[in-house]
Amino acid sequence: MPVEQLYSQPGHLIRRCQQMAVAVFAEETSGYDITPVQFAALFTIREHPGLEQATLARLIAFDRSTVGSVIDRLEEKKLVVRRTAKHDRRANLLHATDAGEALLKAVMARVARAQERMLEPLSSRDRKIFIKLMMRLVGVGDATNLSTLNAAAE
Amino acid sequence: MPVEQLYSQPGHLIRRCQQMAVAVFAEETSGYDITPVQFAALFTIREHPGLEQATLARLIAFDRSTVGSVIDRLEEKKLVVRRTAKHDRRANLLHATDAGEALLKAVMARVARAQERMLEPLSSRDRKIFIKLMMRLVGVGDATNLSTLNAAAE
DNA sequence: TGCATATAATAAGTATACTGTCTATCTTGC
DNA sequence: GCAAGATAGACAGTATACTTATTATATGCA
Repeated sequence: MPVEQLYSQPGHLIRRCQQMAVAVFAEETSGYDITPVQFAALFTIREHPGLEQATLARLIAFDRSTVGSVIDRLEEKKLVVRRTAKHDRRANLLHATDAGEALLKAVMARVARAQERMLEPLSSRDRKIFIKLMMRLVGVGDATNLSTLNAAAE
Repeated sequence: MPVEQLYSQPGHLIRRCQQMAVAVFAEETSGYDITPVQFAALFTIREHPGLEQATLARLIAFDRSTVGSVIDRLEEKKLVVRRTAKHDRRANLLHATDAGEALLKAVMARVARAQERMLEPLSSRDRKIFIKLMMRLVGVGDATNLSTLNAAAE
């Protein structure tokens, strides 16, 4: 394999896309002290108040350990609170604070702009294709998978 | 934005693709104690013996800090050596050891299989499209960019 | 009931990534 | 030929990510 071909290997390109995506997100949300991962968690918690950490992990495809530390940081910033579940004293139920909701409202448009900017080099048609292909790769189009996730979130 | 829509956001999908890619790579190369990033570095060093760290970083789009610690680990495993450059005593020239070359030879086919497996859910045509779209997104198709990188590697 | 199993979190360890800072060294411009 | 600026690398700090182990708690089955 010549070295130039490294540049067209899917693994390499996916990593670079990820770098790019994080950089664009950071640019658009600069000054708000929030990362892509923290945003996804906070957003999902607001949509599902009382979510357990393990369910959150399944919903947004985080590792369970990762979720723990992400929630630590969100809690430190007073954007989220953990409350022990009455029905299961092992579980932490997650709720967004007022500050968390306010932050979400403030950054929502910027996040949307970031998502658009990530795909800016592509034509409108290619953007749709790219998204479809990624969904197929990670199995999100898979109805079984999605319904399982949603069921778990109840 | 309803929560389901999070699943079709480019940022989220790119992150999941990256998770998938790393997992597939790890599966295929299990038992060889090498990561995607370490492989890319080692491979590139063998192709460009005497490469400086900063040039390596530019070639494979690593952060300079990241390269430093990646090389630390490769050096610890005796796969690579650093030698101070005579012409510039700040620079470290990188060389693969015999063990490094042997490892590359041993894992090459497995890495290739991993790259294929990452795109397995796509048709042959869609794989090509997906790769082209990613190259456009990260600007690799951009001839200017590439020639700059190659020039820097001399 | 009672124990084996399963699950929710946490913690520790390793590996990317990026920012900023620092030192050593090099290069340029005057 | 020297001071100013640029560059190479190291280091510290923060944030994902994943693995494995541990603890606390539930659950299921005999």
